[in-house]
Amino acid sequence: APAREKHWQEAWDKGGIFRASTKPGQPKCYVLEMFPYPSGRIHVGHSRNYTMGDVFARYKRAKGFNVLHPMGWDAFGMPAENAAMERKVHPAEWTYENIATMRRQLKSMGFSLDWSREIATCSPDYYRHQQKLFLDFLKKGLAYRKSSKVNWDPVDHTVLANEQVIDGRGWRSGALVEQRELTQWFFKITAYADELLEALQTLDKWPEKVRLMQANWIGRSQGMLVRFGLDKKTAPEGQGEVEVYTTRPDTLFGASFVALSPDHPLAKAAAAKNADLAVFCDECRHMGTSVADLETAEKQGFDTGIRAVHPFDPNWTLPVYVANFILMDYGTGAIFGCPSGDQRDLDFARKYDLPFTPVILPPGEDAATFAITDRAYDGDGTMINSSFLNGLGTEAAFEEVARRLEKATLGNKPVGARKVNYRLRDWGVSRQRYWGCPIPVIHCETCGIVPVPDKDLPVELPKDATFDKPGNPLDRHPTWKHVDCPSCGGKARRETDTMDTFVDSSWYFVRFTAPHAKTPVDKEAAAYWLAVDQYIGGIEHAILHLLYSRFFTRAMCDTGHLSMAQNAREPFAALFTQGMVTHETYKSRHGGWLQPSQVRIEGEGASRHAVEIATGEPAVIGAIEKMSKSRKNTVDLDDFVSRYGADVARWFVLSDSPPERDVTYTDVGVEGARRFVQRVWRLVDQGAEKATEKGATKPAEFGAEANDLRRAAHKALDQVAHSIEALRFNVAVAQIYEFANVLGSALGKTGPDMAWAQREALEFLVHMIGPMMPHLAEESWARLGYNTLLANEAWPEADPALLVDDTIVIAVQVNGKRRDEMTIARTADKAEIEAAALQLETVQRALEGRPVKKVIVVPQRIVNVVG
RNA sequence: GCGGACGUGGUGGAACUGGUAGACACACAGGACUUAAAAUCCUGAGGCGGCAACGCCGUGUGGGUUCGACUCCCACCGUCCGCACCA
Repeated sequence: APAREKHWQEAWDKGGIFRASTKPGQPKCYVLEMFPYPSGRIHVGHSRNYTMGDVFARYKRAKGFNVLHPMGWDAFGMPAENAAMERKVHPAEWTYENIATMRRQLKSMGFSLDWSREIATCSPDYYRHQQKLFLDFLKKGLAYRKSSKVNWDPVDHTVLANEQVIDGRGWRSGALVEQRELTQWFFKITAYADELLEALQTLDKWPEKVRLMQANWIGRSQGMLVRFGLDKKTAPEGQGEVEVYTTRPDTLFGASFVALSPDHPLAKAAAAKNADLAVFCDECRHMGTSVADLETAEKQGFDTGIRAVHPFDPNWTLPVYVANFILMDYGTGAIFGCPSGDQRDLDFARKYDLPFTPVILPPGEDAATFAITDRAYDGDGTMINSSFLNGLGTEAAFEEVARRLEKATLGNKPVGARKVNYRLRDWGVSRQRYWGCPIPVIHCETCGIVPVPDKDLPVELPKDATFDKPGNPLDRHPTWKHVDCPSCGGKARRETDTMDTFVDSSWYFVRFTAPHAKTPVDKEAAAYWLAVDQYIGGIEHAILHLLYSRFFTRAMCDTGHLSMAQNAREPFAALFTQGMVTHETYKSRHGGWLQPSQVRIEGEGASRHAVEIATGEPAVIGAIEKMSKSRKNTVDLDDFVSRYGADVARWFVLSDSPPERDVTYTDVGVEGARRFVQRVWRLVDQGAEKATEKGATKPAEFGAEANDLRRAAHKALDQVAHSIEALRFNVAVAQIYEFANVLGSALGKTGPDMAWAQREALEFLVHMIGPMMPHLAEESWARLGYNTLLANEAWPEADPALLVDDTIVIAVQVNGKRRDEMTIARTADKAEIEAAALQLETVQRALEGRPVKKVIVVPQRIVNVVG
């Protein structure tokens, strides 16, 4: 009944009941689903995450919380620009049209959203504040410019993210991606590396998996910087030493070479005098960066002829190689190789005939016979062949080496220093694109980098950009970038890079707390609403978006935009990562993808097959995959809602599969949801006839049957509440089914006490389905005689006395095997239970005459007779 | 390679902190209603044996801890996910 659904949506809207405002004193609950990118249309797959958030938000409202449940649009991004190139439509037009469609679609689902807080990140009203944040970050040193290597697409003239490089080629142009040195803007996320890692421990309502992924991503490692002197006879002029980073200083006596990144200053100095080396370095730079390339690329090195002196033995020198597998931006861009303790070093040593002495004896191995052949040993053990370290354990050896290297000097400075290193790198935010937030700085020939003054914000995107050729439309715009320097008034040039769209989504949850504030943040509103109490989104954002948001929260605190306690600067108190909706895929016999609506399924089981409706030709049934446009296996929300209604869609995506796991869209599954929606309506409709009027006096006494119904109702109410609280929607669904079955049979019974119990049960049922099927719930509430909105009603209190039974059934085991069950008073003590169990004929029979050795009694649960 | 998760009937999945495995749903079978079908309602059902009462087996495989293990421990197999030349 989509028409009736519309009616209730308008009723909620008219009441403005989902509009949130600060209410000091009332407990608040900020519920947020990751906001969507306006890509076009919403399909059933998208709707699952919003449905879950809505169930939670509606439930919390009913439980008396002041709920904030906003929605907005992550509206900047490449698809809009691609559409502009392909279809000659302006990115803004394309984006706002999509937003209009998707907003209408979301509204058709009846979500309890506060639309008065809607934001779109592509609106100057939003990004002007983001520019202000950028400038404050800049002032604080949290934003800076540096030259770094990036993936450069020579055809599209743009930087590509690592994910956009497929097998070494640009995903759009197919051109071989180059590593290019470019000056880019960065956010100093590494300044918070330690805090971001440490605070993960406080996020106990986050999935363990996500915390682990972030910890790995930050990648803290404890090691040492060690300086190797260079043999003067072999070193290039002016080069006296090389510093390496190692996490295993204990293996220093197993060193057999030093390796440098092709971009290391020493490598460059050496290459300046060695043409062959220069060629080698150049080849390394053009090596592909894809997974496949890295796996197949052989470890290659080039002997520079330089010799490095071992820190513990002036007479021991090591060859210095340039190697293709050393990364310039981790550690110092130089390593010492210990082949016996590192597989990669071993492969390298074998290839170039370098020695590999074992220095760590694994536990249980004999020093006389232990040898390294083709497998390195990187575990712990006892030091061997290591001079003063011999006999020490791995950890003790680390400490001993650290102690000595910190004391030893080379050129008046310590040879070694302990150093914590992070895998995390600063966040490069420059993008050579049009459809993003302009970076608000001006480059002046005389003054250098000049921030745009606050009064000139926002720096707006020019509307008349052209999209007919690749490259940055802002850069080639005839006038936009030419400005006067705000500082000296001379000729200057605007920054034409825009910000990575992940910046937009790193603080939108803050903006939602005061979306119309004149400043980026209304501190009071933020203090009241933050942190987000329940955040819901896909696991694909486990690292980037969630880590960036955690960084932003801290950076905004340190620039005075937010005030949060130092030990609780976290944006999302609880995180839930929901599973996707999947669907079978179909291909025509000619290879193209087919939409579900283009095929007809015939037969069952082994003979199940698909036919392309248009041609009558057989179609191929493919794998079940996440709903996506590219595979055409989506089900459009409009089609679904007009056919079944929003409640069926909501009930379906919540049913059966646990919310964190994928759910497969099937017609039979949808049919099941539709049937239940109708069944609930029948129950309420028929029940309303039999049950007492609303507000009737409660009978003084209830008969056994009425009492059973009441117990079932109160228990279900309690259980469903707990299940929703824990986001276990599939369990809540099952509990509602179970209760509907009980209520269904109870409706056949009569009596004044029964009629009252029936009304209570019906009302409880309506409350239970309220968060999940809100339209049907309102319709039912009205059918039960109320002219109020259920959405404004409080969740009923379950009577604790009705949640426990007087008598319970407990299982009886003999030697751990279940032999019988017995009904006994709930309050029965151990002795009573034991006595009752021993009297059971089944127990005696199972004992087969053996004496009873012992009886284990867990009251209210089980009794186990051991004989 | 490193890290992690998961494995339960024909299917999706329940089972609280170690205490009746298979709730609930789907599919299936039988029945009621109907001229008939659909819809709806009722009943049945893990496997094997037995008319039945009942017995045996059973949560990927093999071991272990325990009065008792889907749950805890060890090893293995399989599936999925994340990271990946990080020194």
